Amino acid sequence: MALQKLSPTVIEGLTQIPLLKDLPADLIASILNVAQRRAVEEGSAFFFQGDPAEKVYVLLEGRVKLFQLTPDGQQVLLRVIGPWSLFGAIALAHGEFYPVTAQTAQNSTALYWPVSVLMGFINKSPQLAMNALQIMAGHVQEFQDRFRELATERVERRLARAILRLTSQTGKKVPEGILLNLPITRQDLAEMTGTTLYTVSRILSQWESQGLIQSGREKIIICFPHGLVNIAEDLPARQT
Amino acid sequence: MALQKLSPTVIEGLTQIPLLKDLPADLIASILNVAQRRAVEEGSAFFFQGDPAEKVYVLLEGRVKLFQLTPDGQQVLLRVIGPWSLFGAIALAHGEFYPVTAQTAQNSTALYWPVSVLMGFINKSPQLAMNALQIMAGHVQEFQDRFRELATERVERRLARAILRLTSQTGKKVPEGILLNLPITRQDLAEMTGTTLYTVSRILSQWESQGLIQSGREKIIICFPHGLVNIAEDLPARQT
DNA sequence: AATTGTCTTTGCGCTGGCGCAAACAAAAGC
DNA sequence: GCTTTTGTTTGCGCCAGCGCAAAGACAATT
Repeated sequence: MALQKLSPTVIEGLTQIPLLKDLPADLIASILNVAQRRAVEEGSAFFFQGDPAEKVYVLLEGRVKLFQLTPDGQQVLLRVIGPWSLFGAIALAHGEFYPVTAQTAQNSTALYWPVSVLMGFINKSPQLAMNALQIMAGHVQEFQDRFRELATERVERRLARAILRLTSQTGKKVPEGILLNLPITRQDLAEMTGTTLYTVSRILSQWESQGLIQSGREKIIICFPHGLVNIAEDLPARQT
Repeated sequence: MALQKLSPTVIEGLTQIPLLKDLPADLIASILNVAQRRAVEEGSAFFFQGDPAEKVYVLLEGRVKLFQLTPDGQQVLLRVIGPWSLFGAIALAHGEFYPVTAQTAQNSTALYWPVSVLMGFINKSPQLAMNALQIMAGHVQEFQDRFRELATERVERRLARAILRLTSQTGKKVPEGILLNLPITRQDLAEMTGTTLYTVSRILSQWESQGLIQSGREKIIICFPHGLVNIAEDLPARQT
C-alpha cells in the first residue's frame, strides 16, 4: 500500500541496502509493499529510550542521532545516521525496549515495519535473517573498536577519528575542503568521543590555527584531511 | 560422529544454550552430531585476531579471554567467558577475520562447527537464525553500555561493575564471601575497564581496607557485595 | 633453601583533561 | 532594530589518574 507512494529512485535505493541485499525481487517488492512511512521534524524523535521496541526503521531522508541517556542524565551519542541506514533493529531480536533514543537532527522521513511483520518475512527467507545478522555483527565490531579506542587512546585522536567517520558518511565537497553536511555541535562531538565540549572546542581551535580545518557554529570544514588522518592513525610524529 | 563422545549431561546442557533454544530436538541432535571437539591448554588460543573466521565455538569447560590488540600492542580485554558460551560467532556473519584473540585462561575444551555447516542449518531453520541474531543483539547492547560507561563514569565505578559482572558469571561461594573463580590479574582488570594496573591495585587496596573485599595474587573474594553495588550504581553517597 | 619469574603494592611527581566562569558570536524571535 | 536563545571560545585552577621506580609477596622450579 505504501509502495505506490515511493518514487522509483527510492525503490531503487532501497533494493541496495544491506538488509535487503541478495533477496529475490519479488520478496523485496512485497516487503516494501507493506512498509509504512513516517515523517519526523527536526528535534523530535522516532522513538525514545525505554519505548517498547516494536518497529524497525530505514531512514529515507534526513539525519538521525542515536543516543543513550545515563542514569544521571548525561547523554552519549552512539551513532549519527543518514539515508538508507537501518535503525531500531534491536526490535528484531525480541529486545523489549529500545536501548537508545532516535532523535532527528534534520527533518527526516523513514520507512518502518512492525517487528511481527518483518519476522514473518524472516521465517520465509533465511537470507533476510542472514542480512540482519550481518548488520548486527557489524555493529558489534564497531562498538568493540570504539570501546578499544576509548580505553586506549587520547582525546585528540578519538576526535579525529570521529570526525573522519562522520566525513565519510556525510562529507560534501566545497571549495575550501570537505564540509560536514550535518548540524553538529561541540557538545555532540564530546558525547561521541567521551569528553567535554570544552576540550573539543580547544582541540578544534588548535586544528584551525594549524590550518587543518575551518569551523563555525555547528559547522566544520576539513581543509587538509591527510592531517587529520595523521592524528587519527599512529602515523609518524607530525610536525607543525 | 562426535555425539557419542558427549556425555548425556553435556548434551543436556547444550540443548539449553541460547543458540539452540527452541529448536526441535531432532535438529539439535543433528547439529550436535556434526560438532567437532577441540581441547586447548591454558595459555594457548582457539584462534588469533586476524585468523580467517571459519569456525564457531561453544565452550564446554574452562575459561576463555577474548581480547583485541591495539596497533601499538596494547591489549583490551573484551570478554571473559565460561562454559556454554558461544564465541567466534562473528564467523556466521561472513566476517572474514576474527577481530579478537580467544586465549584460554585455563585448560579448556570447546565444540565447534565450520561456518559452512552451521550456515546449512540456518538455511533450514529460521529459528536458529533468530537465535544467532538475538545473541548478536545482546552483544551490541552490552558494548553500547560499556562504551557509555567508559565515556561517562570514573574508574572506581567501572571496576566495581566489571567485578560484579565477573562475579555473576563465575562467582563461587566460600566462607568469606564470593570468590571470583578465575585467575585474573590486576592487568586483566585494567584492560577490561580502560585503566592501568596501578590504578586497579590502588582501588582494590582501598576496598580491602574498607572490608569490602579480600584479595590476593590472581584472586578476589567479595565479602560485602552490597558495598560494591553501591559503588557501581549511583546509589546514595556512601560513608566510610 | 635458594633462585627465578610473575604478580602486586605504594610513594612520588606529573599532566591531560575537567569544569567553572565569563565573554563573545551567531541565529532566531519579537 | 533589539532581545533572547543557543552555541563557542578561552583563561584559570584543580585533581583523577597515569606511569616510573623500587620494593615486597607469592608460586613454581632446581
